[in-house]
Amino acid sequence: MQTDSCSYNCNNCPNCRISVFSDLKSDDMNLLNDEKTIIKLNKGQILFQQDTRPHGLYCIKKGKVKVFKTGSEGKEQIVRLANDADVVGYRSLLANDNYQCGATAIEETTLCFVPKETLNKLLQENISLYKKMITLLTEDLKEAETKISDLAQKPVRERVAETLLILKDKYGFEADGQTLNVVLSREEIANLVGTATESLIRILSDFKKEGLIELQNKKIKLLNTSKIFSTAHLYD
Amino acid sequence: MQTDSCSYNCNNCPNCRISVFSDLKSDDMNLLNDEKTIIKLNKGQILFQQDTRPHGLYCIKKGKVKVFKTGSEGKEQIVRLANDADVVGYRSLLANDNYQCGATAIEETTLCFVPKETLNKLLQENISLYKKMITLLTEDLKEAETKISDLAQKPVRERVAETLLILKDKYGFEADGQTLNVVLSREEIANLVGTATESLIRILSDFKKEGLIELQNKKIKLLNTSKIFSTAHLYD
DNA sequence: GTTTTGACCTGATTAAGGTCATAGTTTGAA
DNA sequence: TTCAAACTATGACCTTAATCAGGTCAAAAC
Repeated sequence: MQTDSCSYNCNNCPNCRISVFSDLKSDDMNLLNDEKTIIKLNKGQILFQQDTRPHGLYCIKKGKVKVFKTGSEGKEQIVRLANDADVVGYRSLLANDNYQCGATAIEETTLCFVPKETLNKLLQENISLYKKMITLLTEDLKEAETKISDLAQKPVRERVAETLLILKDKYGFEADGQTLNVVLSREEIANLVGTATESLIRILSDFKKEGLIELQNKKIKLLNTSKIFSTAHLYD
Repeated sequence: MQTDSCSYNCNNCPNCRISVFSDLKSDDMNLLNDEKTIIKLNKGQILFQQDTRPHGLYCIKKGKVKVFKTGSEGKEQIVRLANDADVVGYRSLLANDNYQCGATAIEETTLCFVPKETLNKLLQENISLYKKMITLLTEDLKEAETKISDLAQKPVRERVAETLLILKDKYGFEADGQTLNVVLSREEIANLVGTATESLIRILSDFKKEGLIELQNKKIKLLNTSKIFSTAHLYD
């Protein structure tokens, strides 16, 4: 984990305009800028590990991160994905808990580490920051509850379709307007869906036969989004 | 839904000493007391329905409530249970969303309705109330993420054992120190576990044969908590 | 007091999806 | 450029748990 003190200025960071820190006034922005640290992760590098103690939160400048719980048999369940301008590791920090999940970069990622003390200083002065945190939490909780009900009620095929749409919403398409702009292994997608890798592969190849998607190594092209949508049975 | 303006005073309410409103100063407590409404629900009565608009939050004075999502085929997935002093319906309110879940009393329940406007007034003056809300949200999110990983990775049998322990933690025992102090139908327990009613019944009767529990109509007695715990594989 | 209703339980069957084994591909490091 | 390691894919098999059907029981309604 390379750390590199302050080669970037938060005041110029486009993410800070939209992230949880968007409403900070100039003084506070400078504080944030002074006390943050820049971290660079290569693909596969660990950001933080489950059951360890948080010392701050991470704001993604550029890159992609998976947040996952490791279960009994060492199998990972991905509970969230993060993209540019997303904040990770804040739940455990706010709760004063150990991390319930681990986090790993799924591609080369640059992020800012904001120490706990800095965040607390900022929170003291900014009720708007509390509101932003609450917004993050309510969004995550909503998604989590949807996921619970899907896992309990939907068959794997529907969950795979839904996952493809979630990936689309989270990371968007490449320039061609069809290829998902994220690279995950089959195992990782399976861990997101909550199924066995083989089952996921089978269903992806079904989708391919049915003309819903096209596969080129790890790249997935969505050919018929509306049909994928109806396969996911999102509004029954 | 009977409403009954102000037969109770928040200042004397033992729950307000431990609930999310515990840190309010006297003025604010009076405001809360003046603007709240008392609601009484019989077993099975609806507190709020999925996809409707929230107008406030509910603080349980005495009783038990289930919070659930209704899926495709009308099957309920219970996502949370609430007990005395718990607050329900606050996520959607804070997020300015429609309710993602419905809520229904599982026994006779008395609760206070706190209108949105009152809550907003209180929030403006009390940063500690923001902190309390954040605490609630982080707790719920933690539980939700655990549930996601359990649903994806654990077999039904383990989840049933775990659910019995969750019920114990949430509602405790009756005077005998063994009987779960909550009455749920088999279907409701199944909706909590995320399985079919028949599967739940079979596993309960397995547990009975194995001497883990005793069943007397809807009452469930935990005979061997530590063996139930190991059956749940909580720390593998 | 009988009927009805609804919840609980059990057995048989089946479908979904997990596991195992193996072969083919891709990838990246030497 | 090559080769090993890691990932992807597919077939065969097996386990789990869902579904279906039928039966018991107790309480409520008539």
